[in-house]
Amino acid sequence: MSDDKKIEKLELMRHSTAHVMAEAVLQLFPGAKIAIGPSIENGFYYDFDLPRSITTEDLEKISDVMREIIKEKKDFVRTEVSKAEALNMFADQPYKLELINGLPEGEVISTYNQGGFTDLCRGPHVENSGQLNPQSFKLLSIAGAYWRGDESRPMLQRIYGTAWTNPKDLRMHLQHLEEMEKRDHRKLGKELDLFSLHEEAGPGLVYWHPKGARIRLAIEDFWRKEHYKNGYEMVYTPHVGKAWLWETSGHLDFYKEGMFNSMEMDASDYYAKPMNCPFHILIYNNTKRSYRELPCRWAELGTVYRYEKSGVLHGLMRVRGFTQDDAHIICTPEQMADEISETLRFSLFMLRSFGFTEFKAYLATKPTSGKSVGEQSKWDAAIESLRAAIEKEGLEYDVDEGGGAFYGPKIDLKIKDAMGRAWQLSTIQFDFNLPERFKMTFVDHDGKEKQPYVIHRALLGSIERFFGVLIEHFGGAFPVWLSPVQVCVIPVAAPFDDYAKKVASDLKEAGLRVEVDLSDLRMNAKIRNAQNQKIPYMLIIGEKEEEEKAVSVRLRTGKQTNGVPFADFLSMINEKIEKQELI
RNA sequence: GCCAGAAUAGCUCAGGGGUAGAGCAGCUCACUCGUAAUGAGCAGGUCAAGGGUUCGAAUCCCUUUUCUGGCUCCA
Repeated sequence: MSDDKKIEKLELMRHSTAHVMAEAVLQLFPGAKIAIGPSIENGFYYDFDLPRSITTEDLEKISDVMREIIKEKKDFVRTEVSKAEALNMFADQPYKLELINGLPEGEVISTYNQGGFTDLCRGPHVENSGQLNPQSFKLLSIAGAYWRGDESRPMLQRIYGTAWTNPKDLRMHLQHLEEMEKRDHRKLGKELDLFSLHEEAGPGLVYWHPKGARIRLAIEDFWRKEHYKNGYEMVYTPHVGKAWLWETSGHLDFYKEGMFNSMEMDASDYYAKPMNCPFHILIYNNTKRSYRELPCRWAELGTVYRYEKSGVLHGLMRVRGFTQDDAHIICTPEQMADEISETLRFSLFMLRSFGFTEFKAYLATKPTSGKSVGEQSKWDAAIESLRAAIEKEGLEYDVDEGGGAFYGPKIDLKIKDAMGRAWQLSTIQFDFNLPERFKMTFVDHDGKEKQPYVIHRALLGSIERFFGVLIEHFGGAFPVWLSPVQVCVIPVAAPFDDYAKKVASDLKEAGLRVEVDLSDLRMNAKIRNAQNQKIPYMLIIGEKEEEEKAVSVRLRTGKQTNGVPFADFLSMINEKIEKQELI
């Protein structure tokens, strides 16, 4: 069977399992109202309106009933009905009635019956519940979900499940979930002492511990070096600005709910910045600009503050204060296409440097409804340049028609991490709003003042989120160029402490991040600790090493090489760091 | 924000109306050890915060805070 066929079959099974679950829930909760139940990645869910909250014990009971239903080997029978018949059939199911009434005129309405349960459903389904395996699904979690995703509508109870063709695949999936739990950046952040959050000091605000800070500095140093290489300049701007700035930029009109409340000083309102753009524009507007100066590429690791709803905060991935690896490119219309193409190339280079190899681009075009700013011709040119850049890089991409912001089209880049999960990191975005609002100009060849293009871009996105993604991608075992501790020197016993200290200080002198374990633990325990800290190199130091001026190298993989001359080790590790090897 | 669950030592967790528990980490002492945990001892707590019920609350109830899983996948 081809991969596509397999996936199709899985989707049928998952969707059908959702129907079986709905039947089971209706058996256990007569009078339950059912909403929708699609197949999703790795499984399915179904939304219910129930008289009481479901508990994890209920999931067991529901699963038992589901297994009974599957064993009865009932046919899934498709029936096409008229709208009137459908309304009649689902008279006591208000959510279904809403769906039926929402269907376009002339649409074929179909139902699927599996014996004790009939659902409004487009299908298709498996032919018989006997094609489902009672041992290869599992109900995973209960969650609240708004009817039709609309927070003004009732909150339903959603049951998530996973389903596979056979028990082995289910087991593998459950193992995969366990592995993801182990790699959770919140867990590893604690275990490796990288960062913390403090509810008493404010949720969603990140504290970088010394080891986390070392990684951040390694990232930032690399980032700055590459930006200078690629023709960027660094700027620094304030963290707060007066209301005038945010009124001019439009943030107070369009983004106020996303901002921290104002603070009053000398009868003026100041706001913490939710974005860096207006500040960069003030720098631009500081003097009259010539076409000869463009493009301006100004980058800043700019820390911004945004009010995120309390329920959406999540470790480092969604926070209220974060540092964008931001830049604004201000250029002439003639330069625009090259700038976009170059920015996309640079973005891919940066992400590949951290070991990401799979990318997908999303091109978001002009909103079809509602307001948008900027002339149509500018939108067209901008979208074309974005598309051309994606195609030049040979990236797979989807077009999100109408998905752009009101102020301009954009490319979002999603990467896949080592666990196969997608994360949106980079974004390259046109802004037709700010040049207008801040009356940005440059003097062109012909002596006339013209409006420049402003391109907003972040490659890593936010340093906090990027760090979270990196932690999970590497499972905490960072490549040596990023490791907070690159080498741990371990004397086998106290008499060799002095030589161990010498080795450590020589490595430190050479610019490496080194620790030496002089505790009175046994060597085995020291190795175990270093191993748990996922330190890439352990140097074991004893009598032989001291005599030979050598080190014994143990990798965190367990591999070891004894009697390596110190100088050889130093040049080997330096080379790996220099090349940013992703071991 | 909304729905559901959770909060006990620095960490991981047990307990559950009647004197607060373990392992690890920490500290002290002994051991001086060759590739994933040496041993003994000591210390560590307003059981998230506030209120209520009770002779008595960490335990039951209410409120608040924070965290977790969701609220994107469209019959």
